[in-house]
Amino acid sequence: MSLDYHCGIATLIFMKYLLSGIQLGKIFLWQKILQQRKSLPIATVEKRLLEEVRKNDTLIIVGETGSGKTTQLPQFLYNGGFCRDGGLIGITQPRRVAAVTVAKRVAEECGSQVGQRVGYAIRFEDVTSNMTKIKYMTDGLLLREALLDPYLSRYAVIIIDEAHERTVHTDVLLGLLKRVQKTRSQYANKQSNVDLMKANFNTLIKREENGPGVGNLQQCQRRNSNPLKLIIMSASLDARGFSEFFDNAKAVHVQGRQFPVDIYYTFQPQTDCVDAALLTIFQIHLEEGPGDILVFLTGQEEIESVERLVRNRIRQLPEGSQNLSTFPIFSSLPSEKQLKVFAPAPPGFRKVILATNIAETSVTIPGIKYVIDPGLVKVRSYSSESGIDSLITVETSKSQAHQRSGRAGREGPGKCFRLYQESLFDKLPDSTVPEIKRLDLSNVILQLKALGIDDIFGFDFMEKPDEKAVIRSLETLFLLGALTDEAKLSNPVGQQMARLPLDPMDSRAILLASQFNCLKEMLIAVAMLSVESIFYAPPDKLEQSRAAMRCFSSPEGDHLTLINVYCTADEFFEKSLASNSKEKAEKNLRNWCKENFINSRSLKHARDIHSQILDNVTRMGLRVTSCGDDMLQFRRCLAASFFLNAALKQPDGIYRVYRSGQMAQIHPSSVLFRSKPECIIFKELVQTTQSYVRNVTRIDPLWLSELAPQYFGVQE
DNA sequence: GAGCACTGC
Repeated sequence: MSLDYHCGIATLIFMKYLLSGIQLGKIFLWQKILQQRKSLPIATVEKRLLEEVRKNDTLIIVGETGSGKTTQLPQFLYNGGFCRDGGLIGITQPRRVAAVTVAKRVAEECGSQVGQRVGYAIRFEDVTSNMTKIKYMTDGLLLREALLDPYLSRYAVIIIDEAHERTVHTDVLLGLLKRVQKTRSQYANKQSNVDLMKANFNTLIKREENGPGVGNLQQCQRRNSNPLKLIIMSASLDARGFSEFFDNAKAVHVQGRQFPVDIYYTFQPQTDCVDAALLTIFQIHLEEGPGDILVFLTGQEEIESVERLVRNRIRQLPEGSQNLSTFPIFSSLPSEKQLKVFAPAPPGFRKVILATNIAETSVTIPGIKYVIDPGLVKVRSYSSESGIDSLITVETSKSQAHQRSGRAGREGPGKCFRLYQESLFDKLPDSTVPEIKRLDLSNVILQLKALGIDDIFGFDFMEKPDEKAVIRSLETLFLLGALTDEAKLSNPVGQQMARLPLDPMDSRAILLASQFNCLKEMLIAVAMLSVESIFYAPPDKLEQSRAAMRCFSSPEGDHLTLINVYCTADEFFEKSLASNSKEKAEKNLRNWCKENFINSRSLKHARDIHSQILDNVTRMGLRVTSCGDDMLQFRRCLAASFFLNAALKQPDGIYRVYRSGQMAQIHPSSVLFRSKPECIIFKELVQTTQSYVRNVTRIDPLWLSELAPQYFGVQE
């Protein structure tokens, strides 16, 4: 019952946590921060970095974990006078939590409140003011900002952090910023020649006449005729791609501050990862010194089965060795259960954390000394031909393996056990395929069109998306009425759709709903469909959670079921609010969620989205009316908007999707799983063990040709 | 009979 490992040649060194959570006096804290700032690797190269930024309009910075680039560079630039002309320093992050925590940390280092000199902006939360000079934000939010201000004229410097993660937002931003930078430096060069500049603006204004942001051009002219400084920060060792994309931009390396992590590989290939992980957990527990274990697994199911197996095996251990406890963490786990992984283990106990790749970047768990990495990950990929989103288990990339092992060395030297052979590691791809290559691009293209970029194929992507995927997305947008015959953004439908922070079909449904007199219902449905997993079924309470779900379920389908959940929750909240403070009412709502097996984090998210979209549609001047009990209207509206996602039951009970001919089953989580109506519309088509349609509602097939003649009229 | 991870003026 033991696995043999040999120590790999690679020794990784990782970041030291400098600031512990201990409460300290303010003055003492200050000194400590100053000391830390000086001790960060990046501090020694401050002068050189500033010089490089002055000399180069675009700079690539490669910095490993712990280099301090994210927190320090913006401060260097601020102190170096890069905001002097009133411009902002913007730093994008792929994740909300990162934007918030880093901004708070930097504000503290600057000795000010967050929202003053240093602020952050994420969806639903803008903690900036007119004093703000350093602004942390999500990459998606900066992209949204570009819709209002196409030249991003408020920014003197834009830093794209974690660019190696290659989120779809980062990739679009890279192309966009390259363009913006060129345009802005043209203005800057011609600034001496006022006439030329005026002429230039006139043509530009003409070109953008129908697009957004006309008013901002004057702003750009007034304040920001100086060029845009662009800094791309990446943790991957390969800066070449970024450098080449930005016309051979200069790249500089900044060292990280790190603890060594020894890497071990197996001698034999492992066929059963769960089993190998299990053996390794106990091998570490029985033979290695103290320290918690982090195991990377592919999904909830695997986590729950490993958890069960570990618990069974603990009982077989001699009494003195049973001091091992397991903690699962994955994104759909309710927050209160997620939080448990952060609590220290009971005295004398060793924690085993069973995690998905949520623990790779999103969540940092203290106390980890051992990492077990089976080398597998579930990834989403989209087939433009079938319109299927599949979730498949694949081998990790080298950089992902690197990232995982790094989790063992944050507080001291650690060990990482890779459950595969070293020869296999060498064969892994260097990095993960960028999202832009494996997602449905309809939304991205809608955004680009709204930015006035009509030639999608000519757009300068760092990595070109698949041509077929672009064509299919253009077709989708056209059929939804967002694009004209010339593939230009239509007015008002396309313009309004682009303004909504939703999937194009959801946006279409919102716009149509005001005509079907069911906007109130559609706002709720779309908000609920925008969040993951409203229902939560703990493995030990499956029956109770099913019974709870039945209380809300509607025979018409999941959309109405979700509306029932939202309205019941909202009613409960309003009642509770009548006799309680807001905090107390929110707490009561969380308890209500728990009793009803609803994920309160997801519901909160849906409520936030609901109020944001409500705000949006109100400003667009749409009338928010309700269809009352006449849910027929609502379902007709769904048919009119989701007609591209309509499917018809075949004699064998399997559904055939009209658009692609793809066959699929109703997902077992749907309330229509058993009843199987003749004709349905669905929110998404996913391939896991089988092809499934998720979030399904029953419609009348005759509605399709009536309500979507542009698509069904010709075919039928 | 089943749900990697993020994100959105």
